[in-house]
Amino acid sequence: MRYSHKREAIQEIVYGTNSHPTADWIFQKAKVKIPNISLGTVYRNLKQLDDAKLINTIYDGNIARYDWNREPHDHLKCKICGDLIDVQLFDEQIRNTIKKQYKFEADDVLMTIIGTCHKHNK
Amino acid sequence: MRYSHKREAIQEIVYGTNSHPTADWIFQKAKVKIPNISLGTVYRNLKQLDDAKLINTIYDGNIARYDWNREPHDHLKCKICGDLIDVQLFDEQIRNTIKKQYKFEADDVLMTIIGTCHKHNK
DNA sequence: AACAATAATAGGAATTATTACTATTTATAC
DNA sequence: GTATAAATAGTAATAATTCCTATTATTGTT
Repeated sequence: MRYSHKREAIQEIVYGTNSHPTADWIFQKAKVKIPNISLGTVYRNLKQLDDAKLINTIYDGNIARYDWNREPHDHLKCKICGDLIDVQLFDEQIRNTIKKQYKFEADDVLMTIIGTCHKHNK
Repeated sequence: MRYSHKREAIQEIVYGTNSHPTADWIFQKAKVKIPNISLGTVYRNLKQLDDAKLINTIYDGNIARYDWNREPHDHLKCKICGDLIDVQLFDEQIRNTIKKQYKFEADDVLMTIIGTCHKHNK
């Protein structure tokens, strides 16, 4: 993968937020720095960064979001404010269980828990 | 929700498979029985069935699939054959943990584990 | 520093999944 | 049977994403 100014900028944008941004949000941010960047470039580079394991792609319903956090982790999604919160759950235990019980070799545990976050406790 | 012949047929199709079908797959099946059915009708009725808790909607990457199994359960997705296998994991334990650790009230645990299923063991 | 090879890009067209719109049809309560 | 409103077909519209092609930029080699 050859160096590119735009890929570097895209990576910096993803690394600079905890908001699990969408491709379009990243595109809007990128345009501020690089006015002539195109959405296709954003998608292509996000894919390359994902392939190179420099970022992670997660699916929120049916839209892709991007995450600098490459440690195995899960997400809590608040149905009220929409926030996506990083958490560490029992991925290792889950892997072991499904290996024993289902003879299934896990690469990746994708877990999102929908509910109500602490901000909305009554 | 008023009775409809087409909704009944759509529900029967979803109930008649373990393959977690897509809207388009359901549409193709439905056309055999009801040649003039339209894709919009399939989507509208799947949404109504989901709202009425008669089926579940799950997201596989960025496409929706439909599942007659309304018990809380998780999925193993085989990266080789694409199969989606129903499993019961630790949803209850997960709920309790995130409630204590993160004060997050969980409605729904969405878990998909990507990997290699038993059919491809060497 | 110029050159060649080819990866990366802009801009727009194409694709895919899904939702919205509207005139017509159908279920059902009276 | 008739009225009312939900359901539908057929199609247009939308949203997210991928694809295409002529041009531009990076980088290894003179």
